[in-house]
Parts: sequence; C-alpha cells; structure tokens
Amino acid sequence: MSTFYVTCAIPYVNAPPHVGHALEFVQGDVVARYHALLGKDTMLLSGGDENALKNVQAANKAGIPVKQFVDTNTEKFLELTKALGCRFDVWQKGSDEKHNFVAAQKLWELCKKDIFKKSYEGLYCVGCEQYYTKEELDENGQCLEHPGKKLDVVKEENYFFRLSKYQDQLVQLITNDTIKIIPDFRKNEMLSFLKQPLQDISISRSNERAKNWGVPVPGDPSQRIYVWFDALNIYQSGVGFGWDEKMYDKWWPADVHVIGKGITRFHAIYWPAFLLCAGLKLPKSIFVHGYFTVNGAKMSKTVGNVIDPFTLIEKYGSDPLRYYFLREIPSTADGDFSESRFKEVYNADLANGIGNLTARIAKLCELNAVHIKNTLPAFSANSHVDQYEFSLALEELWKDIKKLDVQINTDKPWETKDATQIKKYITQLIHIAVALQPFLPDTARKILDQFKGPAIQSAVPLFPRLI
RNA sequence: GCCAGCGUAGCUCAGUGGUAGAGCAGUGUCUUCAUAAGGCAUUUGUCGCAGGUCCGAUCCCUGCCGCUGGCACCA
Repeated sequence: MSTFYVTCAIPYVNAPPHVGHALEFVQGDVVARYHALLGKDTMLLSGGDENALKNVQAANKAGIPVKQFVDTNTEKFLELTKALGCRFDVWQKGSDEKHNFVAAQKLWELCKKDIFKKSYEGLYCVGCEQYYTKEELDENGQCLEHPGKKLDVVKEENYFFRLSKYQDQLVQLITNDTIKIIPDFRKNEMLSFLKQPLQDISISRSNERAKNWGVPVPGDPSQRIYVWFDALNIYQSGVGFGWDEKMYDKWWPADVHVIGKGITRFHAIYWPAFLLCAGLKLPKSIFVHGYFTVNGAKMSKTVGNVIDPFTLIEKYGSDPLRYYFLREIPSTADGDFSESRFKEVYNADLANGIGNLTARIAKLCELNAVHIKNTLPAFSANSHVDQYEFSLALEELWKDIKKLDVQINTDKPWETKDATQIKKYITQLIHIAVALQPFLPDTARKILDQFKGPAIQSAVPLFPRLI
C-alpha cells in the first residue's frame, strides 16, 4: 500500500491559536483526507514548537513553570484541530525528551561534519533578554521596548552549520523540482534568495541564553540546540526518527510540508541542507499558503483584531468555517476574513446550496416513499486538489449542485411523483457527498447517512439559514 | 533602496490584440419538493493614471500612482 505523509508547521505556542493556524490545519487535513480516500496509508502530523526562548520568557512573565506553560498552550492547538474536524495522527511536542530530544541529537550527530564552533557578537537587551540587530533598534540604537536602556555587546561562542556548502545543490534541487515548491512564485523567491551567497547559520545557544531550556547539544552540556534545528526535525521525530526506525522508514520522506509564507526559507533551504548533510531523504514538496487579513487589515495583537477560531466554530460549526477557508481564501495568496462575508457565503452556498438541495430531495423521497439500495461510488482523484486548488475543486462541486437544482425544477417531480426520477437525484447527491468528504467531512457523512436507505426521511437542516 | 507580482462590475476574482466575463449581493419574474429556499431573466464597469507601438489595446512597451510579497538567523 502506498503512503502519503503530510505535515503542518508546528505552531509557536507562546500565544493562543488564531484563524491563520486554523486555515493551515484545515488545508493539511484536506490533503491528508483526500489521499486517504484514494486508498493510501496516510499520516498527518503537527505538534508544538516548544523549545524557543520566547516560551521561557512568556512562562516567566506568567509565573508558570515552563514545562507546564508549553503543555497547556500546546493543548489549545490540539483542541483547535479537533474542533475543526482535522484528523491529526501524530502531535509531536518539542519538549518530548523520549522522542524529540533523541531525534534532534541524532540529527546533530549525523550533521557533525558541517558543524563548527564560532564566536558570535551581538547587541543584547537585558530587559528583553534577547539579541537585536541594528535594524531592529530605534534611532538611538536602543530597544523599542526599553528606550533609554543601553544594550550590551555580548560575545558568545556557538555552533554553526556550514549552510554555504549546500548552495549549488539547493539551487539544483529547487530548480528541477526535486523539492517542489508550490506555488511557483515562492519557488522563484527561494531561487532569487539563493543568488546571494549563503551564510553559515548558528544552530545553538548558550545554556545561559537559552535559560536551560531546549535540547542539549550532544557532548557539550553548556549549549542548547537552537530551535530551528530541532523544530524542523519534528517532522522526522514524530514518525520514529531516532526511536523507531521501522516507522521512520515507512513515512519519511514527507510528501508535503504545508506551511505559511513566513517560514518558506527555513523549509526550502535550511531544512534540505540539514538533511543533505545528514544523508537523509528530502521532502518531496512544500506547499506555501498566505496569511489572513481581517476586514482588509493585517491581523495583529496590537491592533486587537485577532480572530479566535473557537468562537467561530461554536457559533457556526466547523464545516462552515472549513468551507470559507477552502472556497473563499485563495490557497496560496493572502485572504480576507470578515464575518459579514462569512455569513453571505454560508447562506448562499451552504444553506441555500447543498443544505437546501439535500432537504428538498429528502422530502421528495419521504413524500413518495422512495426506497433505495445503497451502493457508494468510488472516490476519485481530482486534479484541482492535486494542485492545491481547493477553491476550484469546490467550485466544480457547486456547479454540480446547481445542475441538480435545475434538473429538479425541470422535471417537476412533485407533479410526476416518479420514483425513478427521484432515485436519480439521490445518486447524484451521493456523488456530490462522496466528493465532498475531504472538504466538509461532517456534512458529507450526514448526507451519506441520511441517504443510506432503504427508506429516506427528511431531517433538520444541515445549515440553518443565518439572518 | 533592489527584485517579483498585482491594480477589471458594490464584493471576490477569471479573461483576451479587435472596445469585457463568472459567482455573490441587487432588481424583475416563474414555481412550490425545499431552510422566505430553487429556476429563469436582468442593471452597473472611463478594465489604476498618463503617454507610446499598432488599422485597432483592458490585454504589448515606457513613466507615474497605489497595494502585496521577497531581500537570512523573525515560529
């Protein structure tokens, strides 16, 4: 049996999830469900990026032990995936010593030939407990959070990774789609980035700076592995790397990494370089989605327009939100979220579209005592989904819904009372429901249940109309 | 600043060298199986601005304006 392994980026757990995380989880889930329905053994993974220094800072600020802080916050993300109806098979935590620490250290050992020590000098703000570059400071060369406070010049020895060595190889691999980056403009961005000489990157922090949090560097207890090196590796640590080789061989390499546009470089350049160095297989593709704006404005904590997905799910249900993400948000570009638009789409496509169609057919069956023998059609491949064009895939399905509505109006089955005719509608509706499964799993299941036969009853509306 | 892309009906977007389309919203109408749902019909556009090439440009070129993304240690 062939396998398909999808990952979503592991969210940074120092803040609660917002709609952007929800979008990514849904996209990943659709891809995974789609391949599962095609008969593949499928794995969907995400987890918690827990080893970053900012988590330590946030936990200290809240007066909570770090471990407890990351556990609580990571749990919120996991809850969100469930509320969205996403089926994650593995949720790999960065702080998991048994799996992730072991895996991170194994990757480190495998990369050793290109890891070297180098001293790093930077401007350190004691208030923020963080390094800054000159560009990040105000005109007086001071940190924006702590004006008036002088920054310290701190010198520290860190381990570096010889990224520069892999430049030519990376250009090759990205150009010829060995690592396929979707969409093309993101691929081009990476290639243009690779036109400049690559610099080696720091992959460790002193214990002092890392506040003793994170994965210890093998053989050097004074340093911790820098988050990126172990965070990317969660895609491997979650499927057995370093602790279950049989499982690892089954799943790795990932078929697709689903990520946001802000972290393309880490996935398309750093990550493959680590893997090349370690002699491991490379991910086959990287799908990059955009970000949300809210009513046309950038989503930000300071503006206070961050949308809480839990509230929306509670109010409208998970499938409507999934539908909005998949149909209304362009899969690779930024999209806008507004509740008024959400309601419009809900009424037009869900209540009046698939919901009403289901209700009218069910009622026709009930009134005419139509009985059926149920045979489910096979799930078939969809080139739009293969190309991550979720909106187009749904557009096609909604054309079928419209067609069926037109057919019913033309036939006037309420006059003919022709059971054969009505059975044809059922067949077509079931086709639509089957194709709908990866996108709106709950709705598809409800329709398939309702039309399981032999007798068919009308039921409560799938999507009550919103006022 | 440099590089890439975008700017088309109220909204979201598609599109082509011969003066434009879809969906939603709006309006009218038919119908009643259905969630005041469905069907049909239909209004609206200086296709960002200014030049240029061409018999002719929304689609090609130049400039300008506006927006978005990338330009390394930011999950």
